[in-house]
Amino acid sequence: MPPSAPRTARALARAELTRLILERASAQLAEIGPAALSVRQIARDLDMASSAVYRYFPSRDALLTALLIRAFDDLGDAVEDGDASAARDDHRGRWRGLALGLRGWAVAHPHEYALTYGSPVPGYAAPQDTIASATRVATALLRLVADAHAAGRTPGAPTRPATAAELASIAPLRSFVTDELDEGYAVRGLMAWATLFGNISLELFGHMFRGVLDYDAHYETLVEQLADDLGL
Amino acid sequence: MPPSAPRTARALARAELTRLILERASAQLAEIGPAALSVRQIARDLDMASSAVYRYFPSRDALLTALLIRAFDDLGDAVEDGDASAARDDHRGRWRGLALGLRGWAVAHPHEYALTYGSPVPGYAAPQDTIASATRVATALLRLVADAHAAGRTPGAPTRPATAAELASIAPLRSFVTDELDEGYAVRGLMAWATLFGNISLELFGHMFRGVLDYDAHYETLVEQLADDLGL
DNA sequence: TGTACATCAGTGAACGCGCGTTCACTGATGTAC
DNA sequence: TGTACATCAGTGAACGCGCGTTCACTGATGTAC
Repeated sequence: MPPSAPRTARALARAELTRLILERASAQLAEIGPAALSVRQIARDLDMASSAVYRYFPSRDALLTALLIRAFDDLGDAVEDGDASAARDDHRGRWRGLALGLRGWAVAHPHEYALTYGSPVPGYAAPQDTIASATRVATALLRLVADAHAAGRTPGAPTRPATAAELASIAPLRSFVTDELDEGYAVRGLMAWATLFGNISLELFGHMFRGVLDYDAHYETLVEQLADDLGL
Repeated sequence: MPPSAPRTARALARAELTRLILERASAQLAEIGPAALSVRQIARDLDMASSAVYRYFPSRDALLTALLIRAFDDLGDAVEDGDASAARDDHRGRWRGLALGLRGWAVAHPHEYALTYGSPVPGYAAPQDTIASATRVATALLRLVADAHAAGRTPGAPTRPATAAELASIAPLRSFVTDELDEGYAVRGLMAWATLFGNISLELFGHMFRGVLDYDAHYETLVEQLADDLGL
C-alpha cells in the first residue's frame, strides 16, 4: 500500500471533496471567468455551507492557484505526450505532436487557456509554486530544438546572426536544456514559440473572426511552415 | 464653426464630463481590471452621485465598449503612424515602424492591451461598433505586404505552397486589401502577425520572465528576422 | 476489545463590504415666440 | 429683449443582490492505552 494513498474514511472523503471543489471551480471558471470565481457559489453547488470550503482551501486565491497549477500541468501533459508520440529522432514528428497537443488542449479548454496565457487576473499574483508547471511547454520546445541541433540539423530559413544585446538577453535560455543551445535555433525556437501562442490566442480570443475561416487548416499550415523554418 | 463642435455651456460640460468619466474608467482598468470596473467607484472619484454617470453612459457595458473602441483606435493610430513614418516604397522601414508602434503602444498601455488582446471579459460581448477599430492593425499589415508584392518583392524565407484547405480558409483575407494577395505573402503575413502578438502577449503576461532578459533587444531581433522572412 | 481523549469536518449566523440600476424629484440651462 | 416652457444634469434614497472570511459550536471519526 503506497504510503501517500488515503487510508481512513476521513482521508478518502477529503480527497473526494477536494476533487469536487476543484471540479466546480473549473466549471465556474468556464461560465463566469476567474475574476468572478465565487467560494459561496461553489459551496452552493455542492450543498454545503460556504465556510466548509475553508476546510479545504484557506482562501479564494489558494483555490485559483490550484486551478492554475492544474491547468499548466494538464497542458504540460498534452504537449509532452504529443512530443513523445513520435520517435525520439523524428524531430518533425515530435514538433507536430507538440504543436498539435498545444492547440488541441487550448481549444478543448479555452477558459483554462485564458487563465494561463491570457490577461493576468487583477489583484492575483501567481506564487512560486506555479513556475515548475508553467515552464513545461517552453522546456519541451527547447529540448526538441536542442535534440535537432545535436542530430546535425540547422534552421531551414535564413537566420541572421544575433546582435550582442540579443545574445546577452537570451543567455539563460540557451543554457537551460543543453550546454549552449545553437544561436540560430534559440532565435528560431523563440519565434516559433511566439507564433504558436500568438496564433492560438488570436484565434481563441476572437481576432481571426471572418479573416481566417478554417482554424484547423490554418494552424496546420503554420505548423508545417514553422517546421520548415526550423529545418525539422 | 464646425457643426459638430459643442456650442452651448451644456454641451461643453457634457463633453468634458464624458472625457473625465472615461479617464477615470481607464485608470480603474489599470488598477483593478475590466471585470472589476465599477460605475460607483468612478462616480466617487468624480464626486458625483453614481446615478449621474447614467446620464453619460446607459450602462456599465456601454462604458466598457467605449474603452474598448478607444483602445483599438489608440493602437490603430500608433501602428498607422509607425507605418507612415517611412517612405511608401521603403517596405522594411514601414514594417519596422508598424511593429515598433505596436509593441510601443502595448508596453505603454498594458491594461488596454490586455483588454483588447487578452482574455475576453466574461459576460461581455463586444458589439459590432468595435469591429472597424479592431481590424486596423491587421489591415495595415495586409496593406504593407500587398504593397511589397506589387513592388515585385517575394518572401525571403522558403514558403511552401498552401494546401487547398488553407487557400479556401484565407480567401476572404487575401481579397481584403487587393484583388488577390500573393499566396506566400498571405501565409507569411499571417505568421508574422501571430508572431508579433504572441511575443508581446508572452512578454506582457509574464511568460518570458527569467528566460529572456532584454525584451527590447529580443523584439528587435524578431522584427528584423521577420522582415527578412517577408523579403522586405 | 473497549474506553477516553484528540482531531477534524461541517454548520449557521454574523461582520462589513460592494455592486448595477431605477426613480421621483429639484434646479439650472436652452429655446421659441 | 423678455417671458414661458421644454429639456436636461444631477441628487439621494431605495431595491435586491452578492461577496470573502471569521467564529463558536456540534457531532462524527480516529487513535492511544
